[in-house]
Amino acid sequence: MTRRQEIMGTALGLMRKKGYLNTSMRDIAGSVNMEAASLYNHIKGKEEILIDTCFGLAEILEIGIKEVNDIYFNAAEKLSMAIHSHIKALTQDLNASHLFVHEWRHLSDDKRAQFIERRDLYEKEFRDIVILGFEEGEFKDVDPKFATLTILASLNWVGEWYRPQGEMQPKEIAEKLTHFILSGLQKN
Amino acid sequence: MTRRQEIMGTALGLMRKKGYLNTSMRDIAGSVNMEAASLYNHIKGKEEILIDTCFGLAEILEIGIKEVNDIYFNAAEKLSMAIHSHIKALTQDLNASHLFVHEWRHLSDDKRAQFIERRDLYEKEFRDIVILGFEEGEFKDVDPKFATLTILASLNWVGEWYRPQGEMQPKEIAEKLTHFILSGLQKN
DNA sequence: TTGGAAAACTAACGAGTGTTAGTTAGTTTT
DNA sequence: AAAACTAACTAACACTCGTTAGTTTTCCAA
Repeated sequence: MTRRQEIMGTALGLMRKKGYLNTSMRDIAGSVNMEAASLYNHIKGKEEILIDTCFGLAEILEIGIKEVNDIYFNAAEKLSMAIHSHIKALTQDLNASHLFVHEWRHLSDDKRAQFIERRDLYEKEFRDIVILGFEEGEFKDVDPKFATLTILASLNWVGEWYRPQGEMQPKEIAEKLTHFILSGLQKN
Repeated sequence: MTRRQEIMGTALGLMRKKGYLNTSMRDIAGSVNMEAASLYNHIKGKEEILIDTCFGLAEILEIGIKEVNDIYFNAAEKLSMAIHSHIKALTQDLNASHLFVHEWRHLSDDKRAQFIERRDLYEKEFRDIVILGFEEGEFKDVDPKFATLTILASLNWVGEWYRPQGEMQPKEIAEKLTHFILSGLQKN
């Protein structure tokens, strides 16, 4: 592990615990036993941590949804696999996920605009699956935008309560979420 | 409207837009045309804004769920009304909701502990409805904790996309959420 | 008209912020 | 052996932060 990776990893841990704004360069430096100024031999600045993390995870999610669209053809299957891909990416690194879900707001204006654009595109991929399901006659005639936002809210919230040492593992979480989203709480 | 309410309202707006930590007392003061020090004639300090908002909304939600439990007896009805009550409270003041959902982390240690305790109690009220539904034979045999977290995630996320001037109003949102949560996306 | 509270002001404190400059010891490359 | 590179350091800059003390202005009830 390079020194840079060590810094990044430590920083992400601190930022998840205390928040991005509340984590100072001196905090990070202290956690890797160096002075704040020395961090600049490895990273350009504080925002680079946020940028690399947010856009890194964005790319992983984009690759995931593209794969799903390439391989599967019916909406229920696509949705299921998209959920699995999303949950896998988010639970892989909870610290990174926290920045991705909550702290992207603190990106500088232009980076934030880029991030929102990519997030909206990703959202659209999900929405298209919901629409496809309706066109197939498999899904109900719901408002696709509303349904997509509701689904993604459930997915993104997993990062708030998932614990790697807990009893529920990512695959099981994704399965339960898929089932819940497809068929709901009530018996027929 | 008292000066205090004006300050509170302005502060909440800024904090939603820029984040709690990123909103300074000087920002708030500037927005109500006074000096930062003058704010202290009306509020004890910055954290009071966060405390009053988080605990204020917590109380509204608690009253709501208690009312629902007093009036309704079957789980599907209880859940529906709890969702309506929750959405009504959250969409009433989006600025306050933002602090309640996202910024409570920045409460001081003891206040944060109190907040988490009340949030967990509220969560339990929802969970009990899910459990009741299973006992009635109306709901599926889902993991109640998982289901509750997923439901609340969907509800809390509404604050992120709801716009008062938009086409969907709180009551309609609550109805659609209820339907979605109860019966899911897929046709039978 | 006046006394006094309420609400504004100025000035400052002490701490913390991200970042840059300049330097140095140790290692690697030429 | 000389030069270049890496990664650490100390010191400092130029702010911003929440908050307090002390003072002045505003405004309303008596």
